[in-house]
Amino acid sequence: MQAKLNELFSALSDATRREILIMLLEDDMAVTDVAHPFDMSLPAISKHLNILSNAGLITQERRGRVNWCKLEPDGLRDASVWMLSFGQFDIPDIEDLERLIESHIDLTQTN
Amino acid sequence: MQAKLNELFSALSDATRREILIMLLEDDMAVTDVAHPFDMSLPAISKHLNILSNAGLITQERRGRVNWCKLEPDGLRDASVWMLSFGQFDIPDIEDLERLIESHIDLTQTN
DNA sequence: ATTATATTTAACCATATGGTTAAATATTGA
DNA sequence: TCAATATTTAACCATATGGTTAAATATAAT
Repeated sequence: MQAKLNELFSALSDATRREILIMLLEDDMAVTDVAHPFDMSLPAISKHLNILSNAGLITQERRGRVNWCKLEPDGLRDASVWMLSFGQFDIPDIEDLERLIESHIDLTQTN
Repeated sequence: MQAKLNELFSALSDATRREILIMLLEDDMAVTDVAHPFDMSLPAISKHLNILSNAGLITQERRGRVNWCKLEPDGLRDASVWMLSFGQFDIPDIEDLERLIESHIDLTQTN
């Protein structure tokens, strides 16, 4: 349990990995295409994808020479439950949420 | 924004720090008392508390020689909003939540 | 068969992280 | 004033993390 949460939060603690998750909200992607917007080598992205896989946040399915990456939104569940169990922070402002979702859309459009 | 989220998720990615947060759900605590249940030196705990402070998850207020640590539950808000903005994972099972809250109680009772 | 494409693996590097012990700094109590 | 208490700072260490380039592997296309 603790080890799982360590992996989850740790995976989420890197901005590149969070961006990858947001990109995968749109659609499944090949590794090369995931790498495209980043100023970083392919092996670096490959490592990030491994970390996301191990954390259960994505799955990868090889078809031919292409490894398709797919978001696994349920992977966020444990971390989400852990945070909710604090139950003391103010309910997130609905406008914050909307603003953030907007910003996700902006991101995927400008890249 | 990204830097803030990095700090937040990174702070949450360590089991010791998560336990500290849970302990502080009960009540404010002095650094020495926070350290007590852990098999770890005081300076190590002091560092963890600094990381939690910088992430905005706790605040510390010095009164005399005692530094009181206080949970800052709103500190979880940004991370929570980020996760909610995915909006695709199943709603956390209410029983999961209850089980986890139970386990928090167990933790604070057995230490 | 050969070449091009997609991806991973290996070896390496710099910096970050999480711990330690010893010493320094307040503050409180005798 | 002197000793005890609470905490931090400093210096250090081992391992983890996030990146690199070069080489290896597997599949697809010519």
